[in-house]
Amino acid sequence: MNKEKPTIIKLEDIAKALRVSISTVSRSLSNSSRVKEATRKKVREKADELGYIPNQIAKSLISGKTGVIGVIIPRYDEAFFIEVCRGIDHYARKHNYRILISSSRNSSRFEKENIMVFEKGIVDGLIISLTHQTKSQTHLQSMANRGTPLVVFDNMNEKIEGAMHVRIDDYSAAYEAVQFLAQKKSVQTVGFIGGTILKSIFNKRYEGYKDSLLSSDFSLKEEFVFNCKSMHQVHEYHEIYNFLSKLNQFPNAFFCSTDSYALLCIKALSKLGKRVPEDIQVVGFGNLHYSRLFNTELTSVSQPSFKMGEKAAELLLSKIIKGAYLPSEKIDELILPTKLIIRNTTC
Amino acid sequence: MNKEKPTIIKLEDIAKALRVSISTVSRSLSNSSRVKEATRKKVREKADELGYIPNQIAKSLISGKTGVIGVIIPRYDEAFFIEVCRGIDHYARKHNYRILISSSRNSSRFEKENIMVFEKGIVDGLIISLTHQTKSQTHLQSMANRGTPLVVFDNMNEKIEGAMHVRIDDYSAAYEAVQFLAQKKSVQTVGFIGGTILKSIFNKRYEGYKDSLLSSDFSLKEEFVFNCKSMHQVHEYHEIYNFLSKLNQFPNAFFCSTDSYALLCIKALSKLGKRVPEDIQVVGFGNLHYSRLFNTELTSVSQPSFKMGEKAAELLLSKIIKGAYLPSEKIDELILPTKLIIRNTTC
DNA sequence: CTGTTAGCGCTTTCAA
DNA sequence: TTGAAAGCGCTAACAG
Repeated sequence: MNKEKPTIIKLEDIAKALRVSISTVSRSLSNSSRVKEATRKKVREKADELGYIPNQIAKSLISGKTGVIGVIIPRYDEAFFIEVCRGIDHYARKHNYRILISSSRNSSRFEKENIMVFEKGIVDGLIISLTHQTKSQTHLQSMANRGTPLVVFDNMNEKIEGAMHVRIDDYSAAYEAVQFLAQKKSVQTVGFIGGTILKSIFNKRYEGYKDSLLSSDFSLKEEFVFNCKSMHQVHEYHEIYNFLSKLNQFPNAFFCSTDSYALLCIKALSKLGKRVPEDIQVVGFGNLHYSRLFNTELTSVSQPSFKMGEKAAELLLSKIIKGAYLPSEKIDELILPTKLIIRNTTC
Repeated sequence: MNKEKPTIIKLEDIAKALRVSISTVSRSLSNSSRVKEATRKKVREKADELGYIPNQIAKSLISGKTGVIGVIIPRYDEAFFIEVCRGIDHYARKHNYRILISSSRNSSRFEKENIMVFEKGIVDGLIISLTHQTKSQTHLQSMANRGTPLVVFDNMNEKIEGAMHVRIDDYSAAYEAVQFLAQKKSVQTVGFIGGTILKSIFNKRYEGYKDSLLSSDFSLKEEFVFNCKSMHQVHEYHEIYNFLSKLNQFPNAFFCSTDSYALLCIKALSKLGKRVPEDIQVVGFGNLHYSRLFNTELTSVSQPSFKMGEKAAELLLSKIIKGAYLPSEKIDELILPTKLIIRNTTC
């Protein structure tokens, strides 16, 4: 049979076969200077012949580096996080790094568990988006204190000393999106659909919405504001449908704090016989790719998700490799620009 | 300031502080039997006090196990793969395992690179969905020969000896979905929209479509069959729109080999003034969650993505821990059931 | 240019 | 019940 013996080849095996020392083999394989060209060649050939694969674990034990960066996101099934991961992966791979992704499932308990696993030295640094549940950040803070490279992106609560933060200006982005709506003649009222206000980014988007309305001399009507409690798409739809169906009167537009809420809102509105954008305009937040699969393409605040991942990875690797996130030690956050993309759910 | 010295505590530090040997500390911490209860307690307290965190790398070097399983998917931005990852993660976490996700970006070169990284011993096993580009599987085969636990899911080309395969019956699933359409009085012709036929699953779905048509005494019209060449959503839309706009006559229904194609198809049809399902019915494949975000909910072949991940993880961990994928050595593949979910794009 | 030796942090015999 | 020592696979300082 084809039972190759599952022997794992190590330096010693090559050394023995060639009657040279292990160090010579090691040096040859790492292209080190001080080995005779002939020996080096001989070694490499033997290594190939035997199918030698270096043991990364042993290397890591010595170097203290694993070549892996940890990523913790609140959930897998949200396109924004996946886009960020793509960005991280894209940058990391160029620098010969891998990413270890974990989901905290929106639970601070799982989040902590994941952090603890990473702390055991299997990653060289960590990129994380905090869940709304995270109250105490002491774990992350002590990680940063211990000198572990740490980048927080998207949602965060308090700042963490010694960590870097990558985010957008949620407040202003929301403010401007609502301004865009408020400036239309056809718009007198704007509603809001968001997620739990415990999550700081959602809260900021709400604040932006609110202030934008007020600055336009619109009144903020509580009955047009809704925050989903559930974290599951099917339930979210029902919550939103319920909310809308109970409205006696509709606002002229809705600003939604994610694209997903916007799509669910449109779906519910259409179920209720309202046309988008003729009767009611809708603006989302995130500009995720799936919003393009839809018949009426969504107007949305574009957030540079992929870029956010790339930047987070860049900062982290800089800290890992060069010892500093940025040349200037003063800066501890990076704010990426957003842009309102106007498509067909507004007119 | 709060500059804790970033000293990393090791067993030796605890040993010194307590004037005991390193072995005693190690034993105490691993709850080993043969340590006096008092000593054990003393050690644990000291460890806590000093903030000791075990070095997983050192442990791995000894045990030969990392507690990590590698996952390679063709792309991040396809909901199916993410669902599978969720399933893998769900099972793995219950068993104290982590997952290291990489994307092959639909390139056999990247795929090979990723495999090579994993082979260096940073994972205890590998779960992979092959890209359509993969022609030579020798790399995976030799990995399996070497005894590395390996589970292939979704797309695969030839079987790999010593690996486990988890999949659905793409042919039959497509066959039945098309039967469902063909049996309608209103349907005389069914079109097909798919991806590259180089990908075996797409090819099987196409074959199922074809045979289903033929067995219903429908003719297979080449002009109603289209395979996207691009792997990018925006381009895919244009390809599909182009294809449809050139049609002189339309089929009564389209069977699409993914949900994403189905949604793009619906979008293009609507652009062309066709109503779904009144004028043309559409069936997708995958039943992914985002298909619920849309106004007209998609009829689709439900594929147990999450379950597929769980099963893949279960088999892999069984091989890692117990030495065998399944009690019976004979079985080398697991075929999961599919189901047609009828929603509003068919009538 | 090459070999010897001492670890990396931990577990695990083998002795005491 | 504890300690000393060997060693996981590799690198790197130190000799030759």
